[in-house]
Amino acid sequence: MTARKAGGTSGRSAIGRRAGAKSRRSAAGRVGDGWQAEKSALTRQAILEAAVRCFVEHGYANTTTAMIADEASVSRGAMMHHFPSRSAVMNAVVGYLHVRRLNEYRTLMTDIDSPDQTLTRAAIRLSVENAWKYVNLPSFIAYQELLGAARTDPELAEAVGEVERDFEREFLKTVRSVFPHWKQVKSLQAAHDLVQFVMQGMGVAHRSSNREQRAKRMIETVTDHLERIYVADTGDGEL
Amino acid sequence: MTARKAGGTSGRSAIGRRAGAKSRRSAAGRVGDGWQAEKSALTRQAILEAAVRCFVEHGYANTTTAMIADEASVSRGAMMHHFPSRSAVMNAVVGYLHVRRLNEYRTLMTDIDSPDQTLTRAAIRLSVENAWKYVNLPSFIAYQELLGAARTDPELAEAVGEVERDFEREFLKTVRSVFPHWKQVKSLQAAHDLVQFVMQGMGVAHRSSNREQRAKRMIETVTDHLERIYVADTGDGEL
DNA sequence: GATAAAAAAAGCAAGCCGGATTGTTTGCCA
DNA sequence: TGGCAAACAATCCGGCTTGCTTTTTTTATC
Repeated sequence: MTARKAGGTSGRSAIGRRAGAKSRRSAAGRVGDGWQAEKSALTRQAILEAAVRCFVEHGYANTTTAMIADEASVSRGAMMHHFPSRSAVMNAVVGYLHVRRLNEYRTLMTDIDSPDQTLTRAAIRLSVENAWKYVNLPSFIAYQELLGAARTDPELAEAVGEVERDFEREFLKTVRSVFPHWKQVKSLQAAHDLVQFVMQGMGVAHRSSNREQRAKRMIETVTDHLERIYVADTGDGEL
Repeated sequence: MTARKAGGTSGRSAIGRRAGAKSRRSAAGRVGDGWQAEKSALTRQAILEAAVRCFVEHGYANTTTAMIADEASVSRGAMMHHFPSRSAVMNAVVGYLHVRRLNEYRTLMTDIDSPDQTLTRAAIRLSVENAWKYVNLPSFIAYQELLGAARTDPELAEAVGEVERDFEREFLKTVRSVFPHWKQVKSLQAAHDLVQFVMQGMGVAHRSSNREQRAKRMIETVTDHLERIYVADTGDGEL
């Protein structure tokens, strides 16, 4: 356990990066490639995706390294080669989910976009509906698992905390690009928060009765509210 | 393994028990006051409360039976005596938290009550603020742990599902008793759902930045919305 | 019918065992 | 040497068993 100190920061950056370095530089010259390590990247990706599936199906706590390896169709040894410990995998999943979630949210939101036209109620509703879709995505569910675990796991909390700020920033940026007409950033933030929290709340309420029906009503309610805020915000009645 | 059968039942009962037979009859003969069953109930209670504390501090998944026993200051054996298995404890905690949560919510809500007067914005805001307090209570946090685990644990899901219906019903009943002026049950339900989901969403967003500040804003936003719904619902402007 | 002895049961403590899971080590292959 | 496979060692946790103490119930006797 006892924190390993020496060489931590520079230890692995120094590994004979360039020794055999002849190999396939073919695929452009990013840091990680050049050798046969692009297969390695593939394996990493497979492991991370497998981990996400495991989180969704079995939950964070019940997900064992063997389970992930099996789901990813790699040997446990191979996995331990890429990620020296379970927590290493988990921390990597945080980063993986971060970009995946961001992308999925953007996709969902730009779908409804009509940036250079006027903001319609239909567009607002669509954004709310898509926010609901969003919290039902595997990536969101998996992230909730991580978030829940992070509450009582300092290491995970650190990893999550690091991306969380960036996440919120990017989230808001996306929203602003989708609703360029919404000038008042303050009220847009509030609106965004409202949508996020409502959806997150419904998302984690797995066991509530009439889930879909209530979600429908709530989407309508929130849409109403957003419309009202927007109208009040832009100063007049038409939209 | 192979279950040992013979002698199990009577084997230890024969040990010379009462040699000195002095015993304490001192405490007034029979069942009247000392009833050990009530101590048993006390122990059960202590175990359940300890489990809740463990959930809050370490999370559901990291809570071991030994941990609970230690927190409750009973031996692991004693605990196994009251609850034959870990899952037995967990299921019992579901029931315990059910009534505890209900009581705490009622306490919080009846605090703001002014049933025979007209509904004020201040009262609405207070109810929203208290809903926020509510989701920051240990009982709520512990329940979230249970709920999260229940997503991928069929047995727990069953236990949770059983109380969930009753919970929602009682919840709504409480709200209706606090806001008797709110006649339209439909819109009251929608309002209640909104508050619940927003608060739950904020509650589980442990890692969000500016948590308290955003909560404050959100309380204001939700209060606005409720006020508007209420006014629209009662048909006219004054409240 | 009261009462003391005996039996049974309940509360409780501690140890052991099997299974699961993690991280390590060893070895193979390109 | 990096990617990988598989066996291994160590740990942890849950449940079972054993055994002791105290309380309650039953029984036998006066």
